[in-house]
Amino acid sequence: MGADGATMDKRVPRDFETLRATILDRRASLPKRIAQIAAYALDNPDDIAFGTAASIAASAGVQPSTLIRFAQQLGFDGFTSLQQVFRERLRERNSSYDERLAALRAKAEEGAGHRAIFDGFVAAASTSLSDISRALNDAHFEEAIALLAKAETIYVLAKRRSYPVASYIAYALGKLKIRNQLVESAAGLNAEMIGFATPRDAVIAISFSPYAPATIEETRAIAEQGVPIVAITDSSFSPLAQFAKVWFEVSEADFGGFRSISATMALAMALTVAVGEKRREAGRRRKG
Amino acid sequence: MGADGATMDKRVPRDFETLRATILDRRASLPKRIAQIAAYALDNPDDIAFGTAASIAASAGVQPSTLIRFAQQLGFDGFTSLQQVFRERLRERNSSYDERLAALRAKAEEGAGHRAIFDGFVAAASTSLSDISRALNDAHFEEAIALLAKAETIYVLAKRRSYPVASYIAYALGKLKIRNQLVESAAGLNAEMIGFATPRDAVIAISFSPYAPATIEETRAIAEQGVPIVAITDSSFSPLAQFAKVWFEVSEADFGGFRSISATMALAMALTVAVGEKRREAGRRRKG
DNA sequence: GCCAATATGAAATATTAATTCCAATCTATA
DNA sequence: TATAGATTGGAATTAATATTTCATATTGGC
Repeated sequence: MGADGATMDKRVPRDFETLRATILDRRASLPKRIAQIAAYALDNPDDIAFGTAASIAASAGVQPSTLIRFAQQLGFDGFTSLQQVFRERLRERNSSYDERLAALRAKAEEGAGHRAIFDGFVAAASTSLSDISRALNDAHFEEAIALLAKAETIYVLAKRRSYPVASYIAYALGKLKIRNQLVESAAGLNAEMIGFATPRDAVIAISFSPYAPATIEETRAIAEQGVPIVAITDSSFSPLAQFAKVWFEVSEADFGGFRSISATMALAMALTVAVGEKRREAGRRRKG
Repeated sequence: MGADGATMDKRVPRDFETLRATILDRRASLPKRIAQIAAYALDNPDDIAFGTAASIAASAGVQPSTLIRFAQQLGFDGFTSLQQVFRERLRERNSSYDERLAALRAKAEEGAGHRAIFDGFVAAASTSLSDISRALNDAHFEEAIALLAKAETIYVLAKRRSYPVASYIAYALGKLKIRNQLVESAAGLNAEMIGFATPRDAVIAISFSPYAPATIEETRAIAEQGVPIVAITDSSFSPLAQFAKVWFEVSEADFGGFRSISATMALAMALTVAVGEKRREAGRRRKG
């Protein structure tokens, strides 16, 4: 009868999230030791993935047989099959984001519902973040920070898709009490605004293909006044690159025709906070 | 003497990167089959981590004994210890983001340079994304999409830290040709702008603690006119929640006092594109 | 407080997987 | 081309690991 119970039960969880949900669901009704190993499993999924039944049981403070009973109670036929789920989780997490993205795109296209769209954007953001994490050049980063830290006023320049990043930078600089000017004017006074910039100031310019003409034009103008420029853009052929003292190439994954801006955001936040940091250091050095 | 070779050799690689370097270094001098398994190992590290000696050997097209010889040639005493390195790699890659974040914070604080700040923001963004991916409620998501898809005009309402998200939503809605109004006015005409909204419209309101008073006030006002509201906020106690037909709780990790906005961005983009999608579907249905 | 059902511990057993060994086959060199 | 040395394949052996079993303990219902 016990055996029947296992086979009659709704089918076993095939992926980690389902498994997790199942465990949390039954948590209250599990016997003490089984509950103990259940808690351990959710807290230390990596241990389950790699350990042996004996080692896991020891870490969790139960007998190996309990571990097997736990697996069976969930509908698996033994510890080994339970372990597969924990291993699969690591594989998937680790599987190239590109593959995942492709899968999600396919899913979204065949009309798998709106959740797929959401998953797609999350995946695109994750991909972009891991890309930039690999690609960021430390030397360039330091150079940009140094350049911005000694500026009297930091001008922030971006339109359209990049504008949210600019507005965030302006917000963060403001919170850090760093003088800055977001170049946007409902009254059409951008040119005049730029006219005030001097070589003692600095610019953060952000633009991605297709480059907003206004951003290019304003960057050119401000560069001609001798104001040093830090650019965030998407290729070395970008028109921004030619004007910039330092530039960053950020490649953002796209989904549904909309590119992520997570990597750009992360870079922008890091730049901003690092500049604040560097200024504090410089301040301490002058005083102390 | 062969045994001596193993013990006399420079100590065995303990981490994956060292191992990888060692393999690439010796690649040229390895015998054919050993080279074959070496290439396989670098190409399919996950398989090495999870497979058995027999299964890996089969996939790589060699004998299990060759696999063991490969391990021994690298200084390991057998396949098992080689495998540990491949497993460790997965564990580390996968180690809880929270732990990584804590480590990065400590690093940044002890002045480990600006790269640590950047890494911190990337980690914060990744954490937030994986959190929201787990936490998003499909039903709420669908509800919000339905609500926004049938709106005549979508009003977008957010200030300060959340403003970049609002400006991105407005940009994306514009590109999708969905009528929208970003509630911001240099001329201080927000109240009047809101006054035009009707129950046939809808609102996306975004605010996080400390909630910008203007956002709350405007949301209240527009709610009183019977306009349905979708809120993105950070807790069920948020003042936005009480006005909203649907609300999303998004928890963003912070670093250096600045919270990520990646999760909010991803949600916002998904909402926007899904609304566009839904409208297209509805359009087709009416026509077809 | 007793009984039946359930849960647990510990050791025995069965299974699976790693390792070793040896014969066969290559490879380089004289 | 003959030969020593290295390399490889495949089966035999050994080690490890999962699972089962059974005796004992615990729990919940009456």
